[in-house]
Amino acid sequence: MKARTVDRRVQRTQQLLRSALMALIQEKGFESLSVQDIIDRANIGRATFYAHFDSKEDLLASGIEGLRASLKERQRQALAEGGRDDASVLAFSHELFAHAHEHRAVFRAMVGKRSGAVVQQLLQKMLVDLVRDEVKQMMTSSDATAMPLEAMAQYIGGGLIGLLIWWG
Amino acid sequence: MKARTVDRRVQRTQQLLRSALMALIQEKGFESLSVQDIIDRANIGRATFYAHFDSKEDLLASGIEGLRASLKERQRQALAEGGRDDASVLAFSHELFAHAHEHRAVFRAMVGKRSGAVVQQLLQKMLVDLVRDEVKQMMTSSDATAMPLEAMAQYIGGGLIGLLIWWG
DNA sequence: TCGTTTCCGAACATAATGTTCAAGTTCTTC
DNA sequence: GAAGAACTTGAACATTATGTTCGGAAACGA
Repeated sequence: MKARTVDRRVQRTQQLLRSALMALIQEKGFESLSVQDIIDRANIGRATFYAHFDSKEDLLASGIEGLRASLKERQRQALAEGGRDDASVLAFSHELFAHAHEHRAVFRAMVGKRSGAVVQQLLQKMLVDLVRDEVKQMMTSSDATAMPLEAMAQYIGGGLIGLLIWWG
Repeated sequence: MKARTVDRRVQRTQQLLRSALMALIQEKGFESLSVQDIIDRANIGRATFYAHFDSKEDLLASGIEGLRASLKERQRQALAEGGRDDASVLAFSHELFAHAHEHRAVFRAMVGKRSGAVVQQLLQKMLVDLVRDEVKQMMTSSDATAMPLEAMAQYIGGGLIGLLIWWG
């Protein structure tokens, strides 16, 4: 927490860019999309774009950050309640699927056949991080298995993202 | 099976392009690589490249096809032997990991941090197809579960690719 | 109101894309 | 080994995106 107040212009600019990105993703997918398209749609100067983001990937990541924070919070709650019943294992995944369903128009366009490579990678990294944290906490509390924590996180994270994309 | 003999020039051209691609991937990754780089390295005319492939992704896919055929054959063998012991379940995965290890220099460059999004997607699709075929055969032979075949294939395929990339 | 931050927009150099075509060459096959 | 088919070449071309620069204008916070 460093900047208490963010300049209103900065907020507007970034919000316009994110909105434009989402709209354009639905229209033509992510890969076949240029920075030029985004700034045209957002009606933002070229120089301004590069003052805020390095690339369209960077802009996309900033958009996904909101989702990540939300899932992380959900996970924190479930783990805090201490329950180890089925409902609290990977509790964030419920919200994840719900979120994908709610925004399924843009979600499908994002990870759809042609365009989704970069998006998928971003999402997968996010999920693996979440799973790792969770598995770590579950294991230290009692279990001891031969399987490396990281391998488990990678496998489960990869499986989740595969499932999500197929299902979405 | 249609063309028994492929023109020697075609073979040479495609081989040169594939070799150039592999070499360049190791040097600068896949994404930050242009068709221009490839044809310069391969010393092949620009028009010739586009006569064979639509894009660098297309060229890459043609390279991966060899691996796919090999894994498929391995799977066919294991299933034909009819055994349902541990060693024959997902038998192709052993070869998959071996292959990744053998060519780990190029493999790492392919799926490494920055560059691997497109490659990952291609590999994952290939794996899911393999897993689906196998699960289908295993299920019809006796089991009946509530879980949809496709969901299983997607989950396992995604998990495998996650594991592979982390491990490789 | 005043000083600071941000935005603009236009210009610029560089580079890649994908297509076309006539001319040359290498293959295959008979 | 000759004829004809198939392939490769190089150059040109129009189009488009990239990322950076700058001074001046505008919006902001306090």
